[in-house]
Amino acid sequence: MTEHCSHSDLTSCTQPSSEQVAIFLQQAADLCDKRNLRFTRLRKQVLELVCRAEQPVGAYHLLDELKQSGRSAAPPTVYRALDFLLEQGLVHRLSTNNTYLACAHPQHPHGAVFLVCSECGHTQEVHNEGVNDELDRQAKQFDFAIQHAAVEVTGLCSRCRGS
Amino acid sequence: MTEHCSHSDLTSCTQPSSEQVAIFLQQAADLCDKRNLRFTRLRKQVLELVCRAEQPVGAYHLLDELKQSGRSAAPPTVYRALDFLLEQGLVHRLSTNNTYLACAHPQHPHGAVFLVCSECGHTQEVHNEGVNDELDRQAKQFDFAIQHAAVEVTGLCSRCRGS
DNA sequence: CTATGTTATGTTATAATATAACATTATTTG
DNA sequence: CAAATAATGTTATATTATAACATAACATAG
Repeated sequence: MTEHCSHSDLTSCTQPSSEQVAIFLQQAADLCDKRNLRFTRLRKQVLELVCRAEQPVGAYHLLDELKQSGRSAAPPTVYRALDFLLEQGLVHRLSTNNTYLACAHPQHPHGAVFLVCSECGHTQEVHNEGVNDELDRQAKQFDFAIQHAAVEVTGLCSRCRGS
Repeated sequence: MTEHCSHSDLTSCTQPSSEQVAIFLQQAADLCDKRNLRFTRLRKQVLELVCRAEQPVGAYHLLDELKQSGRSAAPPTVYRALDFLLEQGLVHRLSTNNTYLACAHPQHPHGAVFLVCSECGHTQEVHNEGVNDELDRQAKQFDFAIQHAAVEVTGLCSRCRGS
């Protein structure tokens, strides 16, 4: 999870403080309430782990953390929670490296661009209307009904380029 | 593999005939020659299987086909061949469904957009400069050096929407 | 042309990611 | 409370991919 800030392109730019995580979890709870869905202890716990992670995390990493927290957990435990969170737009899945990260803007559905550093794993969620518009146009041309657009850009982040 | 045709946006639009596959394999051989790389029997065989596939295929599907062809083969057999073909830009990997398909334009490196039908698996490779430009711009803004952009759009193709 | 190094392939085992199937528990609702 | 539904627990297994080491094929210098 990352904080929304006011660049010319919307983006996430900081690691979340404890307080920010708490706010995000509250927003998630409200959202589930509004949709008449259960924001269970497990789902909250998984979302919190994803939020607190400095970088996108793998499902088995989350599984380890769940186990360490004392909870009984197996792969389906974490995958089911992640599936729920994905459906609700609270987390994203990066298919290029099979990791999960909290969504920067859970309020409204959107197409996001991810800049994934191949060196350090740091990942920026960016919102780019230009890309979305272009994909919409392209899809229209092929009479293709978009369900989901995965735009995952791998490369070197600023920090890793420097060093 | 799919044929290049002259839409306003470059795209692949047909399933390849035997002849087209032969031409593609010859181009691949030439390209390897030029680069002083070995276009071995295995690599050629894997590329041909990928080309002939109606749709993007999984590695283990290719493995089965290799075995059926009488060749001794294990997972590394096919993954190594695929890695080579990926490096040479002769095939693409779709990370959203872990499949491989022949590149429509192996001549020059490029960023491609894939329209992947979630119903029938049919996949269009499309080239969209607008998307590339926008991603380049976005990367620049973050001082991010792009290595690879995976743009995979899942949805319903024209045929599947209709029915 | 053969010795030597290098590249490619064969082979076995295993890692990493994800789901199926069924049992149990918790929650909602009639 | 009873029945229905939704969520979680649990065991097993499917799917995708790589590690590690042995052998074979090819390239090239002598």
